[in-house]
Amino acid sequence: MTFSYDYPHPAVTVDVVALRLQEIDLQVLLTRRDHQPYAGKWALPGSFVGIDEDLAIAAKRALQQKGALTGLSLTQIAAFGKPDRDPRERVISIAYLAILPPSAIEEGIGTWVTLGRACNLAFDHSIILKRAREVMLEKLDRLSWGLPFLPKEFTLLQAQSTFEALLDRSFDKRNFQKKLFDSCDLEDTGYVTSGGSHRPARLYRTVSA
Amino acid sequence: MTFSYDYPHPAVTVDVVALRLQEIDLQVLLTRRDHQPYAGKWALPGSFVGIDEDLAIAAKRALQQKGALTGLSLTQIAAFGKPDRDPRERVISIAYLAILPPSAIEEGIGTWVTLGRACNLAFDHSIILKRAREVMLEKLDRLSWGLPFLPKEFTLLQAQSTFEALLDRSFDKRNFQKKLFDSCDLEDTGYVTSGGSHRPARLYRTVSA
DNA sequence: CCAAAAGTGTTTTTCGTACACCCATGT
DNA sequence: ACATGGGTGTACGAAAAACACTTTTGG
Repeated sequence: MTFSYDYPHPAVTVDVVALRLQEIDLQVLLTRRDHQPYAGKWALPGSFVGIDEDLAIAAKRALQQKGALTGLSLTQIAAFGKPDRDPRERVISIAYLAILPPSAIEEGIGTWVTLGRACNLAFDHSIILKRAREVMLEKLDRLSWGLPFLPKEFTLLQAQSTFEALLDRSFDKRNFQKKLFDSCDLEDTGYVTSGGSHRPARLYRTVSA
Repeated sequence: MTFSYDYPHPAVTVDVVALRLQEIDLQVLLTRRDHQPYAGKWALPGSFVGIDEDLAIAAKRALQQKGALTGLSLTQIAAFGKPDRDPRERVISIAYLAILPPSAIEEGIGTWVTLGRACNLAFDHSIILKRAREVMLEKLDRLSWGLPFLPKEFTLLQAQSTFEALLDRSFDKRNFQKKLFDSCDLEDTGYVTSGGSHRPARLYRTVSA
């Protein structure tokens, strides 16, 4: 079956920069390409956009091909459309940035790779990735935007370590907590950590709103 | 002649939110639709993306169909892709924000309309326009981003009035000048205004870099 | 009782905002 | 000489950054 048009149509894809933070290691989800072009190279997970499919839904699907994701943070980054970015046909790609908690996608559609080691990607994916980092750094000015990197319940120190890793700088503990509570609207779960050989810490969760 | 594909392809367009400031009047360039759908309604200037055409080039072309534009500021806003945004076929649109100096496009592809009066537009263009305003307001935090609204040579008071109109607030003259010079890197042309019945003002230009 | 992380206010510095007067030109 | 916009520095207040000690638990 074929689909015909009066004038040429580009293909449209979504590509997703999925990030998570393992300890202090910021990782991006990559897949290895099986076929030409760029066979064997690493690439961002992506998918063609269904003819009746919303862009954000397509982005979720690109991550979801194995297993469901709940409540993930998805932000559109930009459209990439250089005429020669795919050697097969004209492809315009809408890039999304997805933030996942540390537990997400233990295995499935791809491999988590430390961000610094993700280079020499297929297509223009290195450019997309670079842009995603810039967008992330801009958005992180508002701490609340970074909360999806955290697990459902977390301590204040976990939160601080998370943002320190993301922004590659250190914070003063008290100033950080002030700023966090001012901008993020958290909720005390009533529970505390256990197991460490030291004083337990309160566990917080983000208010679903 | 027809173009055939193994699977359905959406159409891809660019839509441009072109803004200029006339005195204190922020205006957007609109065209009136001749044909269905939305015949008679106002719409953003736009165009289908040529199969080998870069997105930004297509955006320029959408403004340029009558006469050339030099050195215009063009920023990608976002991709809009709701499946039903065009009743004819699936159309994904990449929206751009263009900033023009007061002199640009005196006549041609469309009509300049005061931003506040631009409502009830065709397609989802009202949403695109709203988003463009948000993006503009965010970007204007950095004053340098607003310089394209100014003519090639301008006085400090012209600059101040421009930003006051854009941000709908007033500035203190001395604080504004400090901030402007700190963030914008301007150059004294050596010329001054003439004709007014008062002291002439120095003319500045932006450093091309 | 010691080690290790949790928790909690005050001071200092920095940045943004408010403010007032004299100057140069054209009429 | 006067009316009109052009040009310039300082003082105050709010917000961010720096800073140190006491508390709780497990070993």
